[in-house]
Amino acid sequence: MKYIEKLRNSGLRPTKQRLQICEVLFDTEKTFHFTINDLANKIRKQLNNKISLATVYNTVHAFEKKGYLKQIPINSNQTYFDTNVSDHHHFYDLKDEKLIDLEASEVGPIKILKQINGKKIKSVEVLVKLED
Amino acid sequence: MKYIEKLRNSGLRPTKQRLQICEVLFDTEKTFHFTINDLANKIRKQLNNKISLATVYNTVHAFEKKGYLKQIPINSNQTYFDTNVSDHHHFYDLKDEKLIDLEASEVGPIKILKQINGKKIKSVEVLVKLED
DNA sequence: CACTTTTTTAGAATCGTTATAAACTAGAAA
DNA sequence: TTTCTAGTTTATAACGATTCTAAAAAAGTG
Repeated sequence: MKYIEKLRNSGLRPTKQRLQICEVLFDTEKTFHFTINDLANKIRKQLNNKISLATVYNTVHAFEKKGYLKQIPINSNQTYFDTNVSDHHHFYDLKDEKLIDLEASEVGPIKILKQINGKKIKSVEVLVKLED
Repeated sequence: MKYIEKLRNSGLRPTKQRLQICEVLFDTEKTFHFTINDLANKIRKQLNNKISLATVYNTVHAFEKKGYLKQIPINSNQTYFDTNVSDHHHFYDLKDEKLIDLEASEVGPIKILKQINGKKIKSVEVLVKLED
């Protein structure tokens, strides 16, 4: 398994559940956006496997902390995650409530002209809301 | 009362509660960020007044729909609103969990170089995360 | 005042997320 | 292997923000 080492190197034990979640998250051609519920359903369907919702929460948060997933800053009742951890942005289609990636290269360079006392910029994220 | 007309013109009846909420929200020198709970507490303290939490929710949503308030897209368990409805952006201090305004003029022009089929851009919002 | 519609309200319901504590598992050491 | 320990999984309870409900109150109209 290609994920065993990756997990070990992160200080995460490669458990059956984590490896399965890795498969669903990272064994895909394209990156994608998901909520915890989306993911739990996908695992159950795709792997015909019951997995505790608590484990999905735990794992997603562990992976996020390690930088394998990103949270998408958006107002919704559910939290959205992204398997695309590269520097990029999002469209949000207000009508269909769907997210679409917007690569950093598809946005002109962003200059932040204001500084905050002892703080450093960790990330700059753009959300473009779409309407019909 | 200066807000009576404003409310009437929006098709909202100028009730005692709405006028009081207007006072707390808009009778300030500076704009500010708040959650529903922040606001409810502020009203109770500042106006020595009990007001139903449900009314605060109703009113804030009504005001948002009318464009007197903006929701701030950020991941938090609570929804943040802004009395600053001008085109602007935000810093988010990850450590202190505080929001700071970032005026549009303090960000270089943002060019969105990707188009989505039949959709129009409604807004472009930047979130700058800060760390120490 | 009489009447209709909107609004407020307390409390219940909902639902995403987190906490709990017991059972289980991985890894290491003997 | 066997034993041990810390890390993990799990079902379920708890939590908390938000929404719903339905009845009472207030606003607007004639």
